[in-house]
Amino acid sequence: MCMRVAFRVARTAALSAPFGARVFPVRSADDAEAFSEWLSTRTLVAVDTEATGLDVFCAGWRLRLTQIGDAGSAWVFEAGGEFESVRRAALYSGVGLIFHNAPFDLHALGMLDLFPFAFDTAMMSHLVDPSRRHGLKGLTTDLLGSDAGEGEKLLKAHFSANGWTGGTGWAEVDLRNEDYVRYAGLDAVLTFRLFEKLKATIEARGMGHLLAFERRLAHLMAKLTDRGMLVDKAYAAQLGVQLTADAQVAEDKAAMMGVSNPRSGKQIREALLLAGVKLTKRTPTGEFSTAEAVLETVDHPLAEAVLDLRSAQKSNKAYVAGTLELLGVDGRSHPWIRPLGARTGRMSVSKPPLQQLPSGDPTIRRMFVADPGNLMGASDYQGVELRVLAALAQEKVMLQAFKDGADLHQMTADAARVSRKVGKMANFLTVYGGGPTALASQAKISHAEAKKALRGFNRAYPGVKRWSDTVQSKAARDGYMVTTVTGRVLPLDRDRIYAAVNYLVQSTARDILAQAILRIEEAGMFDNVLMLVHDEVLWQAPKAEAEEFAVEMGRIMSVDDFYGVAITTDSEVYGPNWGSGYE
DNA sequence: TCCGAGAGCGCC
DNA sequence: AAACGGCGCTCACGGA
Repeated sequence: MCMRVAFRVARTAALSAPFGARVFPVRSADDAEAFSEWLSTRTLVAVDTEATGLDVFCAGWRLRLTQIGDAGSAWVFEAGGEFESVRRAALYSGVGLIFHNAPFDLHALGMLDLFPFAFDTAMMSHLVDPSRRHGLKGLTTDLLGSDAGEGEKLLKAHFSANGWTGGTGWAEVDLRNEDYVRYAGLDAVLTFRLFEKLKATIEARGMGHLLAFERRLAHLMAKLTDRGMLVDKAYAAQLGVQLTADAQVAEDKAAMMGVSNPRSGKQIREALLLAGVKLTKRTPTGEFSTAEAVLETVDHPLAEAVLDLRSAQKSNKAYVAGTLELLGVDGRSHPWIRPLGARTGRMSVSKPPLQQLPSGDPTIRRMFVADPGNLMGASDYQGVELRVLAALAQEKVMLQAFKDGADLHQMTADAARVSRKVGKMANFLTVYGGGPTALASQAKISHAEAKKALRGFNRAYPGVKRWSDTVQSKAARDGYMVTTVTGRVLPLDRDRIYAAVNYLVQSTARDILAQAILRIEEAGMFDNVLMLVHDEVLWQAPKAEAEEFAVEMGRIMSVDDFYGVAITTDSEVYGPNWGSGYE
């Protein structure tokens, strides 16, 4: 009997959280035993983690809490605590695991091998409504009607009361602070509730196959993040010094012209107007624009200095410093990949933004090098979006042209009686939903000429406009949404129905690459993949096999017959670094 | 001091 | 008839 009493007393007091959630810290053997009892009756649990910050791969980053819960309660484990083995065994017990942003938590836990057991409510939210914001707080408010922001507000107040910011508080707050533990536990509970809601919608809509597909893809993308890319640190540091100097030169020039901060649009506008420069183009808020397209037409040394500064600054801060500051303790860059980053389903890459490195010169890309003994290379689709457009529209002339291996840009140019360059722009703009105004400004031709060119396009490929009109009117009838051939539902902004064509093309092209990635894995070639850039796979292979690998990669990615169009690839061995492909 | 919208710009 | 799509990052600026 005495033992029983001691048993009870050793339980840590539960915390009450908003929305009827109960939070149980696991700090004693009895807590752990109660947890295990609870777990033994579950087949599915929600899991969340708290850490010192978001940069999992950087020195000093630490996991702090792991929360495991269901619709009513959450159990909170302290990192480095006595019961880590209990937590670990629980996660590996075979139960289904629900995360909100699984890639972050599974990286934080160092348990990527649990991906096959993982569901992700952020991923599910994207499948249900890609245009929604997928943050836990916003989703909870939208779907569950409970404003989950309250707990975070309390915590942020606690942070600032202690002199911490939103950035530092997560590392500083006491592991046993009640608001912290309550907030942490609540997130797991809300994630569980979200899952139930989203799962029902996905099942009702018959989107289970897409969910299964995305779960496989997400696992592979997490492996890419984990693999990362080797960085030539010495080269990068030296490049940073050079770019800093370049920026300083431009800044000094601007200063001599009386502009103390050439990063300020306000100062640039005022100085140029004062110098008698006529500015006409305006931004949406009505101010004179100082964008590159404007400044390159301005005959004034200040314009040149500003553009030089912007260019050096961008490369230096966003790419070089951005890469070095986020470098992992292993000397590698570990970019975050969001497999469903865009509302069209396109992937996005951040920290660092490897899909946006300058392609006009190799200096930035040269920071990223192949592993010893390997060469880098890339395989990309040849004009995939135009091919997808032809396929979806079943445009006869385009279909035949692709079969014949004709030059589509030249064909458009011939039909519209413009240069190949303008013909190419017209092709792209059609994919983007652009009109004559856009073509005129981009091609630097008159509005009348642009109209004529687009009329030429429509004459040459009548099926495109026919399909576009059909898609748009159907989209309006269907409640402003379109469905891709892969079953993705894409909502449209009602004042931009014309974007339907682009959404369908972009989303379909994304799925063509995504499906290729799964084929690459099945072929046993995924371990060589380093990065994806929308229509391109960047890879590395041992020197002696690189050429052969390039051919095989191109073959696996190719699609022989996509609704009547071949989706062809171009494969190239770059060299020892990413930049060697851009020299 | 912090936060967020806006402008600008890099990519496909 | 006309309608340029999708991201991530940095900085300046203004309001809380």
